[in-house]
Amino acid sequence: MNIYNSKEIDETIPVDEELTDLAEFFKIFGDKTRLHILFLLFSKPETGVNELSDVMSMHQTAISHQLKILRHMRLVTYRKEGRNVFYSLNDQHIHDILNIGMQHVQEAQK
Amino acid sequence: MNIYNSKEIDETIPVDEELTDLAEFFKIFGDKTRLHILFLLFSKPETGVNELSDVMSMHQTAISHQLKILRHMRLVTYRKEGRNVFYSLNDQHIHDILNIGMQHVQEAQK
DNA sequence: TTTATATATGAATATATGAACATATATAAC
DNA sequence: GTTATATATGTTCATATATTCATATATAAA
Repeated sequence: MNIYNSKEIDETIPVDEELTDLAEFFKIFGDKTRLHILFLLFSKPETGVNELSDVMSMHQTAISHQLKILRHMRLVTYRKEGRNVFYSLNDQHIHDILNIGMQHVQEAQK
Repeated sequence: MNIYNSKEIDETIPVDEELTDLAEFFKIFGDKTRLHILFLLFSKPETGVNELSDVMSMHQTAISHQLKILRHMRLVTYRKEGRNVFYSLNDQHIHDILNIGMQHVQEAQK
């Protein structure tokens, strides 16, 4: 146990490849558009691309590009129905991560 | 309670400014160098700049630039002693966030 | 089977970002 | 005071990234 009372990280420094993967993972959350999509899928799973772009007031292509990234990082899944594609979240960790981030940001404003 | 059994996020979509702040916050973790520094400060608080750059095999200036960012985002603190500057972590959330990220990355490799 | 709609993709462009180099500053050693 | 050491900062350059525009694809409607 280290001073932070943790079992997971302890004194272990991730190796180079792990650091790279970790950075890639966090990078996804470092963009407003992607965060917005994730929050929207939280409150309403199975949301279509057009609805996302409507709510976010952004071009459909911009949304599709970001969804592609979220898909490749396996943070969302989709279901095709005719010409519609419905997206949903695909990772339990997202929830925890967004919560901690929100807590941090909210505390920072005090 | 939403389907993810959460009290914190629920159906609430952060407003534009919150999304911006949140993205800024996560962006910090989206870089290998900064992650490495954070992990090193985890395992050894009160680490000097030279030691960091030695261990990481990177130019001291590159480390200083990243430390500046970490300082401004209040993720690290420092203590000056003569011409040495010792850095430490400054946020409990970092620990949780890094842990969740590591879990995600490790699971992704299976 | 032509037209409309939903979504995806490729290319171009603008902006952001990280590292290197040069240099500044501050303190310690001589 | 001069030199050496530790750290910080400004600038430049290469690269990464997000958005837009144009277009492709696939399915539904007419």
